[in-house]
Amino acid sequence: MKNNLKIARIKADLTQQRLAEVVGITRQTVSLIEKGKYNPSLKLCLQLCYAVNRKLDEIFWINEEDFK
Amino acid sequence: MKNNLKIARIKADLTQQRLAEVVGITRQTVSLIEKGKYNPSLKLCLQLCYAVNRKLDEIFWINEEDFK
DNA sequence: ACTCAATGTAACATATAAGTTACAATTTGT
DNA sequence: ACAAATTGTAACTTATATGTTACATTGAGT
Repeated sequence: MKNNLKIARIKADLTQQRLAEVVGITRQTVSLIEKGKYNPSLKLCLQLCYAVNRKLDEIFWINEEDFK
Repeated sequence: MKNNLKIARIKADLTQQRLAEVVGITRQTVSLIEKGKYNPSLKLCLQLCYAVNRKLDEIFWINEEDFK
């Protein structure tokens, strides 16, 4: 699950810790999502988008091997 | 979790059953997502979009003020 | 009215997202 | 080089998305 969250977060001048607080999750979850190591829920994706002021398609996509 | 999946599915001329088969999930899961009764994973959202030939924001975006 | 395909929903089981705690590694500033 | 902030990640627990089976409801066609 590749994504642009890290870049958008940094542009929004937020640390993982701060983003996690805003969204109400843990820092570890932010880290794992940024690293593409898991598959967040739609609700969480939307909250992350609101926090970094982006839309879903700007942040999240799927690459071919994930479709397999 | 409100969304536009049902409309897009019908425009794509797919039944819930057929869409479920394409995406590799059960008919029941499609039904529950269309009814907004749960919170699908990002990967599933992307697969559903791919199947009905739409983008994430067209099907699953919710404005922050509507997000309760 | 009848039939059949399509859809809505339970109860329960399973897989996995996400939390908790903890510690290591990396980056940044001085 | 050092210290502090930030980030990566592991083991374990908990919450919930999704599957399975089953049955009820709705809608279109005859």
